[in-house]
Amino acid sequence: MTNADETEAPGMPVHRATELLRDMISAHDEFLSHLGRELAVNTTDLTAMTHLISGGPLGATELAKRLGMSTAAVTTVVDRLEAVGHASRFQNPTDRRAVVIVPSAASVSQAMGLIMPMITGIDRVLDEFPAEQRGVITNYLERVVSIYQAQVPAHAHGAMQL
Amino acid sequence: MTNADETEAPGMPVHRATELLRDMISAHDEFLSHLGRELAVNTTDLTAMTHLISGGPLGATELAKRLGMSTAAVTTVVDRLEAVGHASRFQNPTDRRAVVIVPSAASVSQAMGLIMPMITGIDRVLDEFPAEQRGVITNYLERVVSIYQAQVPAHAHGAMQL
DNA sequence: TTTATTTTATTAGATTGTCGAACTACTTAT
DNA sequence: ATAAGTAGTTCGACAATCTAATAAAATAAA
Repeated sequence: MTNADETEAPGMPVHRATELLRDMISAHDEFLSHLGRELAVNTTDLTAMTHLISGGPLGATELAKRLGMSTAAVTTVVDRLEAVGHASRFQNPTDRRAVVIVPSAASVSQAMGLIMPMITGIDRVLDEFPAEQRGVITNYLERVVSIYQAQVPAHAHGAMQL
Repeated sequence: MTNADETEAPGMPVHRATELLRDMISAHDEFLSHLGRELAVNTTDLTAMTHLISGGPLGATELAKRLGMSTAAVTTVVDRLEAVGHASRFQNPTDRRAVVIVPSAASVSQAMGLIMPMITGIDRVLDEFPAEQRGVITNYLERVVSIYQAQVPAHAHGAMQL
């Protein structure tokens, strides 16, 4: 919009750290795809599982909201998860229309077994740095996130959570 | 009806910077989805455009390789991009079987107009830090990327590039 | 309380995006 | 010159999503 001719692709010279941010994002994507492969589920179903794992048992409508899709689609998501034993439907005791979707213990621990080493590994990196350097890192990330948020018009759905 | 605040990630307390990494990734996902909305293309087609923009005009087979999909699927990707004027097919002068897919100038500058402010904005954050702090940040990200790469069995496709 | 409205989840039918296999046109190797 | 390989398309099938139309239950209104 604003700027005139820019024929230089995303590849104009940037700080090394900026490149690393891009590398990190693509490494993250590969991690998610690895996770999906391990659990034998597609992207959507993997995202559903992470919501079920971190958000506790959920109803179909709530899950639909979090996945940014219709409840009809969620019905099939849960069908698929049930089919491979990753989750089950239970009746909601306080609302007989509603369903409670519960991730299976085995699947939760399988997923956690893959996710936790990654998270703790990344978290421990910070322990390699003295406190005041950690502060610098935190400030930097804080600023980066705020830049992202400033550029994106703040609505819209559709992202992959971890 | 709507939940109170459920911002509990899988697991235990982590450094603030680790949380910010997660926030950044999800902000990035939203940015991509914003981009797709603006250019009126789906995720795959957006990814194709970024490859065409940053990788120069490509053949269908090469594009298929970069997108991690069949050449048959790429045929339809390019059909869609052509339909909305984001790209055109040309004949490869040195191989009469082959096609050269060229992104339209208007679409390139539209995309760049959205992408460049983000990239430069993020890159400029580093200018707010003195050189030795930039070094700390770079080291940190280097370590994080290496953790990611260590955890993922290093094959497989399927990620969104920017 | 009976009726009307809203909410929850499912099913049905249409659409989109992908795949693999078959095919055409061309290129490269023998 | 013939055989083999490569580039891209078309075709038929399938998976994942959507919207619209239910059915059943909860909630609000009368």
